[in-house]
Formats: sequence, structure tokens, C-alpha cells
Amino acid sequence: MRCLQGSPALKEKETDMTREEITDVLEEIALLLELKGENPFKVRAYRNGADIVINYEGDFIQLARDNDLAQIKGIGDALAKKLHELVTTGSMDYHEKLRAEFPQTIFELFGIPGLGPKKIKALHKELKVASIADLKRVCSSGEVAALSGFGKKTSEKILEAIAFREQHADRFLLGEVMPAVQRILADLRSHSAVDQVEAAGSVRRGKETVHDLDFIVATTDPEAVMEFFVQRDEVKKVLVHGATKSSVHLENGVPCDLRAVSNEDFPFALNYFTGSKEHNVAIRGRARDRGYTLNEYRLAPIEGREAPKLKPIRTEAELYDALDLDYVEPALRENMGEIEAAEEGQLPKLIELENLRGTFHNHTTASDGKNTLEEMAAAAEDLGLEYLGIADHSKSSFQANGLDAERLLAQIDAIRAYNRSASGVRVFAGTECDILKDGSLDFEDEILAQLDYVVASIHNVFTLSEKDQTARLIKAIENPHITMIGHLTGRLLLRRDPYALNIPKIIDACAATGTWIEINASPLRLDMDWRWWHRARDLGVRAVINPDAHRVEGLQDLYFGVQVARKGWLRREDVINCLSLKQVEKALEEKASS
DNA sequence: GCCGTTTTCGGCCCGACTGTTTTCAGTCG
Repeated sequence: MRCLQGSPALKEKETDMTREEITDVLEEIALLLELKGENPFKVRAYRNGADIVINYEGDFIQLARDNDLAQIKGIGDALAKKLHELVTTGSMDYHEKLRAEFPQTIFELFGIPGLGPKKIKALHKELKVASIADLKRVCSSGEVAALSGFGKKTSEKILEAIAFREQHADRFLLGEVMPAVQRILADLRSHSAVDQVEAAGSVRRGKETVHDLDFIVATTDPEAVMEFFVQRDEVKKVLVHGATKSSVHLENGVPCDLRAVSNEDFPFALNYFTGSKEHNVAIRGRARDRGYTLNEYRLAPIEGREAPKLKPIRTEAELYDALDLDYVEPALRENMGEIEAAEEGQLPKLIELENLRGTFHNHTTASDGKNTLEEMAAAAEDLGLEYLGIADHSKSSFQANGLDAERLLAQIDAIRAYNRSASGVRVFAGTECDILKDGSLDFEDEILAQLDYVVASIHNVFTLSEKDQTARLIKAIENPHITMIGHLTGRLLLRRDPYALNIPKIIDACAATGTWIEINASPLRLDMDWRWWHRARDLGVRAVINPDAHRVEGLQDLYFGVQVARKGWLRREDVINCLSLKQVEKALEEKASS
């Protein structure tokens, strides 16, 4: 498949206001109305409006300009008028008046789990809480615990959540920073004085979260490149601006460093700043054992020591070769066995994005997706995929408009009909079936038997003990109708910890039953974690990389799933959706009959 | 605030869980 990263912004041409900006206004109005305790259906009307702005297929902005929006279902007279005002004047009176009623910092409070509009409203009204800093103070002083509707436990949970936030405040999701990485790389490449450029650091290693961005350029005119870098539009603050190193903050708060070196130094600098620190320590030790010293500028004989003469080193591969190692992919540089494997010629040939032939866990408008079956199939075809699985939510996921048996059977018919009529991607009929509290499934076996595959996922009751949660999941795994487990631990990176689970036991159960484990490629999940995959692979567990796409752009998250697979030492043969259509049909049949 | 008509206003997305209550409100998925 083609290499696509990040989601393209749906920008309109020749207009001041983008769809995203309009959506932000509507979403903010919805939050403010909730804070005021307005009619929840009115709130929903604004949220619904925000969805429509993003997803409408025609020229929404032009229709808004022409005051011609009321024809769109979901946009009534009131919203049409307000949106016309917004796109023609750049602001909306109603929105501005609402904003004036609350401090801007109050929106921070929605990021604390357990706090919703009612509680935030009470905190604001009774204790004048306007920010997380205020909240921390009144929780610590005991004022929150004494507030009606609150209590000691609530106060403690809030403080825990604030502590969690503070602990992770300096980290960003890989998916969140990737668009900026691509832009910066493209800009630097376009500069005439730049000979080579790479992103280094944890971005290059494909870590799921990063705390800053590091770029290395090879240039003969470092000052010019530095000047160019700090002048970029998205640079918000310049912290350091030197001849060979600059540090800035980007507008989204991400710290970003650029280092300029000569072409001769480039492979050493790139290797050094790619890390990880642990990998570097091990590599430097290896160099020393051979009589060399390695740093960010060179590999050279230690003074006064005997060492074999070195060949010229122009690339990282030649650097590893000089240390008698196979080239170690950045994804593997965590000092978790890669150096030993490189020495013995045992490094895996890692999966590439281009190896993917299809994907399984995706949603449509039948549940909580934003695009239809046909639109998702067309998008998958555009990416060069051969097959696409549709796995909408099951009925217990009310909040996601989950399908009951009747609607699921109708969807299966629709998919079969689609496959008969269309010649593009082959669509598989599946479900993302809820695993209920007792480990039973949300559909009867005879319904599940009619599907091509079943993704089983946990969406509620996260608070079971490790023993009970593990038993719940293993019971589901032992159901022969289950094909794969979705987002194994339920974690949301930087937001919510995984639920308690004995992962080695789960891996064993999947190995014993031939159940596949998903690599959920959503940048917020990246679950199961890469740290478990080497072990799972060695036990014979197959991975399946799924974007959990809720809209066509979501399919591009497959990129991040491949990063996880690579960090987990997976080869193309370890990943089910690298199989061709014919092979994957056979694999599905085998799993169903096992 | 939107929709669909019953053409003037009622219905709009359910259930578990938690912590606060003393029978339920708020949050989350």
C-alpha cells in the first residue's frame, strides 16, 4: 500500500475559515451549554452540527456563505443563521457571549476523568474553580470533599488524575506529532544548503509517545539552516538559536531540536541522537572492547590502543558493520536483544507498510463510524488494499449505536450484495463483539457463525481484579467463534491506564487456541504494546494490524500499527493481514473450524 | 436545536458503575 502519514486536513480553498475552525466553535458552544445546564438535546444539536461540518460532502463553506445551509439535514434555521454569520464575519455573537460567561481555562477541567459538566459547573460556582491549578488547591484543602455532591473519594480521585496528568504532561502521542515531523522534514529537505536530513530520537524509533522532536541535518552552511528553521511559521518560541543547534517550541507545545553537522559527521550524529540511551551505551561499550571510541562525531581508535584500521564510514549501516554487527533498524534500538541478534545475524526482516494487503477492524455509519460501507471500501481500495473487514459495534455498546442481531444480519446481506456488485476490494463481514462482564459474548453463537470473522473487545467494567479480568478474557478467547481480540488492554495513551490483566496468560491462551491478537493502530491505543510482541511471536501468536477506523482517514493509522509491529520484532509472516486475499480466506476458514 | 408531522409541539440514546446519597445524580462507554 502507499505510504500515507497523518490525516489530511479538510481545508477549503480561498477562505479564511476552515471546517476545523468552525467545528471547534460548535464543539465549544456545546461544552459551554452543558456547563450552563442547558437542554441536553440542544447540546447534541451543536455536536451533531460539528460532525456535519466535517463530514458534509459538498462545499459546506460556500453554502454557509450563501446562507443556504438549512437544506442540510441536521442544520436547522438557527444553526444556518449562526454559521452564516461565522463564515462571513469570522465570529459568532452567540459564541462570544457564551464564552464571556466562563474563564477560558475552564476547558482544562474536562480533561480530568470523572469530571463532567455538572461537577465542573458546581466547582466553578461554589469554589470559583477556573483551572486545574485551582482544582488542585481546593482538593488539597479539603473544600471539595465538603462540597455537596462531592466527597472524600471524589476529591482523592481528582488529585490522582491531576498527578497522572502532571506526570505525562511533557509527552505527546506519536500520531499527534507526526504531521509536524513530516512538514519539518519536507521544509528542511527543500532548503538548498541541506544535503541530508532525518528525524532522530524516539520519533525515529517509533515510540508510541515522545517528549520532543530531534532533527539532524548535514549541511555546509549551518547558520543559514538554523535561521531558516527558527523562522518557520509553526515555531512559537525560540529557546536556543546557535550556529549548530537550535531549540524551539512548536505552536502545539512540542519541544523541537535541530542539530547541524557536516556530511562526514552525519551518520555518527544520527546514530547518537536516535538512541535509545541504553542502545547507545551498549554500542559504545562494544566499540571500546574493540579499541575504538564512539561519540556523536566519530568512531576512532583509542589513543595508545591497538585496533584494526577502520574503513571509511558514510552511513549508519557502515558504522554497525565496523562494529561487526548487521544493520540494526531504529525500531529495534532499545537494547532488548537486538545487539546480540545483530552479532549472530539473527535480526528479523521487519514488516513494511507496503506488505499490508488488507485490514479487519473498521466501523461504518451502521454503528458509530462516519462513513458508509461503500465509502470505506473505496478508501481501502485507494490505499491499494485487497480486502477490508467491517466490524461495527454490538448491541451492548449502546453509546456507539451497536447493532443487534437483526441489524447485523441485514449488514451481512448488504456486504454480500456489495461483493457481488463491486469489483474493488473484497469486504469481509465481521463484528466488534462486546465481551460481557462474565466473559460471554454479546451475540449468540449461531449469529456469530454467519460472520466471516469476529473481533472480541472489552468496552466496560474496567475495574475487575486482574484475576477476574483475565478469566473474563480467556473465556472469550476459548469461544471458537472468536477470530481475534481487539485493543487488548483498553489503554488510552497519556489518558487512561490499561485495566488489570495477566498478559502472559492471555498470550498463552491465544497461542493455545490460535486466536489472533490485534495491534490496534489508533495512535491513542497502539494496543497490544510492542514490548509483548517478541514473546507472543515466539509462542506462535499471529498479529493483525487494525486501524479501528471510524472514518476513511482513519485507515491511514495503519502506519502506526506497522511501527508497533516493527518495534515488536514482527516480520511480514507474523502478521495475518500481510496475507493475500486467497491466503487470508483460508486462514479465516481454518480459524473458524479449529 | 432539529425533526416530522399528529401543522404546533413532543421526542430525541441506553445501562453499568461510582460515590454520594437515603433513593439518585453524574459520568462514561
